[in-house]
Amino acid sequence: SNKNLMNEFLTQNKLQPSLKSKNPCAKDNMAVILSKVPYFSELDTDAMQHVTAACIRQTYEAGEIVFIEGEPCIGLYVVESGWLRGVKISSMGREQVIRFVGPGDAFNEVGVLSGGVNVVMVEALEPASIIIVRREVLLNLIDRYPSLAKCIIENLANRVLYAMSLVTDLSLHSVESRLARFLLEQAEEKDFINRKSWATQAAIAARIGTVPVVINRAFRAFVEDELIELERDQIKILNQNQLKKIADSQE
Amino acid sequence: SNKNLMNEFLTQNKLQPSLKSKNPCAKDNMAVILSKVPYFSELDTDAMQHVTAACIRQTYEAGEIVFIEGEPCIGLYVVESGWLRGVKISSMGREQVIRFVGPGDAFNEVGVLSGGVNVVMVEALEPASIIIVRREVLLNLIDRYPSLAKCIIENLANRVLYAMSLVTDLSLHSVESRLARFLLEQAEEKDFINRKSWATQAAIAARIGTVPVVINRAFRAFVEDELIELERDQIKILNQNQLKKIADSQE
DNA sequence: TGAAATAATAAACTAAAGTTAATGACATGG
DNA sequence: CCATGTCATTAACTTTAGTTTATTATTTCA
Repeated sequence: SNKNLMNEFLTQNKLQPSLKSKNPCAKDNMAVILSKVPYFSELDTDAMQHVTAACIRQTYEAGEIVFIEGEPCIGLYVVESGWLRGVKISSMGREQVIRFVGPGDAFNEVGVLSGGVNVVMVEALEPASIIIVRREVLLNLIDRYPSLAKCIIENLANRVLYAMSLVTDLSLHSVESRLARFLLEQAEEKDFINRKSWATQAAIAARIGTVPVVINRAFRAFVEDELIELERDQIKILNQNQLKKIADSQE
Repeated sequence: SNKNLMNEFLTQNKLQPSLKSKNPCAKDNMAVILSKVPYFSELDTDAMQHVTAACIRQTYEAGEIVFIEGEPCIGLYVVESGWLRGVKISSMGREQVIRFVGPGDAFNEVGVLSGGVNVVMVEALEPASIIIVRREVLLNLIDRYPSLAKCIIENLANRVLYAMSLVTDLSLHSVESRLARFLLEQAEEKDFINRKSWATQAAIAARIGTVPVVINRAFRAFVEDELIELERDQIKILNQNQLKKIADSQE
């Protein structure tokens, strides 16, 4: 499904709290985490041991850079705990967030599978722990496990789809429309969205492809029209229908 | 390489003229064309025969629609002759061209490999002939040929890369900057670009993510500043350095 | 708890992009 | 070869987005 590609960055963690607990260096713990990633879920025990043996675990503080764009890429990253963002930065310093990733998500597939170079900058948004599956190990696995190859193909196809949705969003829709779509996507049919502490208006602006003041204007307009209720840790959707109208009928 | 993903729509055909010649229904002719596509280039003769046996050839006039977005997707398309465009259309009628495809290019991989639904609308820009490799046939091939799977993985990864470059283009750069990048990309280090007859300013605007009048303004500004020379069938690059500056230092 | 830092809001302004409409140039086919 | 349609160009204008700066909440943590 396409759903796990969406930015569920405002929602709760997807892994049990127990996973981000004590003894962070145990290899068997790694196996538990990796097995929740679709790519590795069907590997046999032997293969999994081979993989975890070569894995690296690393932790980051909020604001720390995991890697920068253009660097040779070490491998595939799997989030154990915490949230991070993949971002492109222009020469003028403006940011476009490509994707937020959280517990259970994998990232940097594209770097590993295309030129071997990181294609975005990744930054921790809160204290985070990640596991790195080395490039050679992954490429080797792909050769030996056709089911893994199929899984990666499906995943990459969905990634193209997601990137294309970003393209049309940016090209074909106004800021208000983009924000409406974003909110509806986050809400997933629920009538509220839980906001992480780092999910500030500035963070949302970088994802939407604009700047904080502008996103604030759009938020205020929605509040004014009683489409949403805006709070620090939650956004309530008051009028889903009207939001949907704005989402796809505007510009 | 990433190069074959770029929109070489302004350049000459990549196949020999002989390929788009007489006897358009011969299956062996199909094999010749398919074997030029990276996906199928390493298939053995048996497999190739199996593939071509199930292939469909279709021709279109300029302006004809090959398929529309959201329809169930029949298969992978390979261009035999002519140029086409893949485009997203908003509810307000505005267009964003995702990609131009020409002889030797394959398209609709994403439709085939994700949900089985076409993800863009494809329209012929000139009389065109295409070959369809049915979805089931392709999926079957992937199972049986790991090298094909690897090839598809690499290709999809590059597609994500390309889509991401569209995202950053749209989000991080002004229209002038985008046009400059586009021209440099098309020129490929040469100092001129050949324009196909359908490569109008309107066509370029839809690719750049804006409207004809705006692209015209940008073109005029470049001509004014003697960065380019603009003609119906060719664009000369007069000042590559300045264009490069505009391409990445703006907004 | 209260000072400093971060985030949100507001207003006034600038700049970029999009719209409309009119005109000029070119190309194509009867 | 002229008439028609498409494409390119221009100008005047509107709208949207972005900038700057200031003020007001909110957090954070010393």
